[in-house]
Amino acid sequence: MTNTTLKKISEILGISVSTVSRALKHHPDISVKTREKVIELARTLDYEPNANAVQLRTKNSKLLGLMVPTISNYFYETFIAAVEEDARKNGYAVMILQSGNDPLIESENLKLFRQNRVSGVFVCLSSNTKDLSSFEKMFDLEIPVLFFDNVPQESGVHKICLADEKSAQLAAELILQHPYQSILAIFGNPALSITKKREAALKNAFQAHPHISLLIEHANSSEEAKLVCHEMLNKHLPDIIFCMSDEVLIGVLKTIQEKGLRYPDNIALLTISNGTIPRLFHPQITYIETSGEKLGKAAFAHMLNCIQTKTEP
Amino acid sequence: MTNTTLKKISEILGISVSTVSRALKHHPDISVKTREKVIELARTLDYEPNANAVQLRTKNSKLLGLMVPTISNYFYETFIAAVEEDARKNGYAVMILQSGNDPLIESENLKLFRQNRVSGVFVCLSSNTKDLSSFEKMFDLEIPVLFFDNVPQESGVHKICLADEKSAQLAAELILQHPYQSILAIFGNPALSITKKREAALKNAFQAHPHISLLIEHANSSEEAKLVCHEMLNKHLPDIIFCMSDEVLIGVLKTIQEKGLRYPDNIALLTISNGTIPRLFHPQITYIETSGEKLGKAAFAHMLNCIQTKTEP
DNA sequence: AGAATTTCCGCAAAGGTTTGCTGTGGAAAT
DNA sequence: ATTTCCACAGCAAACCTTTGCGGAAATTCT
Repeated sequence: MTNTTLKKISEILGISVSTVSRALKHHPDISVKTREKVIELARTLDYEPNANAVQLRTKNSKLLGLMVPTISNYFYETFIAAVEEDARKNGYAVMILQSGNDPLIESENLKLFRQNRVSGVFVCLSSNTKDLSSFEKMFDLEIPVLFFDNVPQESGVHKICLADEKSAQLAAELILQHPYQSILAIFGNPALSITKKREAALKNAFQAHPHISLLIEHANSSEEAKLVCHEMLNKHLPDIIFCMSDEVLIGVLKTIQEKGLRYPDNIALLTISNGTIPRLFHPQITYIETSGEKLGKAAFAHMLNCIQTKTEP
Repeated sequence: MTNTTLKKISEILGISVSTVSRALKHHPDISVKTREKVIELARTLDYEPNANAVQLRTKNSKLLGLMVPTISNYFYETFIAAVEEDARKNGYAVMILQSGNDPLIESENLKLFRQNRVSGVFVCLSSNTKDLSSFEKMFDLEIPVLFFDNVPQESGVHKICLADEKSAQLAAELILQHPYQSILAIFGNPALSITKKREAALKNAFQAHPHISLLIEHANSSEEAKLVCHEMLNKHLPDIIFCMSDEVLIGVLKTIQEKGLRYPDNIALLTISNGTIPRLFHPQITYIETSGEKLGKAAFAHMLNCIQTKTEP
């Protein structure tokens, strides 16, 4: 009914609160006999420390913050799942918030994080965020902020991202292994760091092959990708379409199906993805794997490092 | 740098901590003049209450717990997103944990919730959980527990679920509008409440139509669904396949595509879904909509109600 | 046996808020 | 000129833990 506290235990046992506290954490000052009595009673009473009191006193919480534009995203899901899992294993809990790509909400969410005294946050920037001013306070408070996926340009902040260049480069190499002559590449929102990197890497890879025609387009959503793709296909049928992400892929796929085209017979497809979506379709779609899971695990490990020491990559 | 507290404000203004506290919450005991001075300073110093201290004192936190088997699920995502959004609007934050369908982790997670003093939790039971013993402590502590999606049989607990019967019934009606004679219905894990309800409702709807052959199968995953579907199709080609969920649908789709069948020409498909997956495919798949979003909103509203008063449906 | 350690435990403060109660000064009522 | 009352603000306790310090008893060493 009412919670068991150190005080309650101490009263039952006729010893002081501090002794109980120390006994529970195997402090050497406490005799084995006392310690066992305490631990025994604590177990039967099902004592659970009041995290608020602990945090208030020690100033280090077992809470992490995580913010993404939206949870419902093929990539974030797995990232979140991985972070959450590792966090739990280390006694941490994760507070998840969504920015909805609104810088205002983003800033409010940071406030929520601060108020709940998280000891670190993972952030995938909203695509509309132009500056990091709302993050200043986090830095001031020395709360580690780890950016992922869509990261800021600035240096001096912790960021962890996929090998974006690498994956685009890999895609290019894969394409070059085939005799494709014309490529349509559709990227996402050009303001995102992830878009820039992938685009630059792809362009770069094809500079040594001027005989291959490379058409680059952008689309902010699946819908847009569908339209863009429609338009492009009306003009000219490329050998292969490269999609920067699942979002783009979905739009492209619809267009292809609507037009009655068949992949990989009429047209080839290549995407960068964690695999969930490509695997849904039957002639499975070739994809360069970017594992949200691995990234999540890496992110958590780095975060732990940041919390315990101070690092700067 | 260092956090601003009530004490700091009180020292600067030369007044007591309690006055500051009251001023900040517009307590009538405080004169307008003082109040404005305080609020002004609080703003410039960017005061943010220490949630831990507040919760420690008031025993009511602005934290909610939410546990699902896994976040990466087409349905949970939208549910979570909706709950999170409404929660944020009401000043609540959501702590999300995954049970991985492991009752042990489930119980540990509940402990984490308790330690963090959440003021309510949303739970989608793991499919392996056989009894609610680990939830007893929540009830003892009078922490509202709101089950959703996969809910326990027991009564006397708060549960909110989709109109499972209704949606299956709707599916049946839709099928009956067409001259389909043989139906293959594939359901999920038969231990889940959601499966039972949908299955019962579907069976029931077809009892009045004994001339229609209704074949029922179960599958625990997409892979299984794929295999089951393969097997069944080898024996006999039904007019329509009804899928209980996206999971099942995905498996079925693969089988259909592998066998070179085309829907809706060769075979009809019907699923219950929130629409995300069905919309991915080109001949869009017909689905009975179950909105994770609406459910999420409803769940949060009910939770708020539970927290403020005591209810029992 | 007396001194020097060691062992074990309690006191009290601190962390930031909230809140019941007390206390002050001044205005209004008698 | 008393008494009454109200508006305003401070005191102090409480929420639960952690931890530096000090002290009593028990142990070991001369």
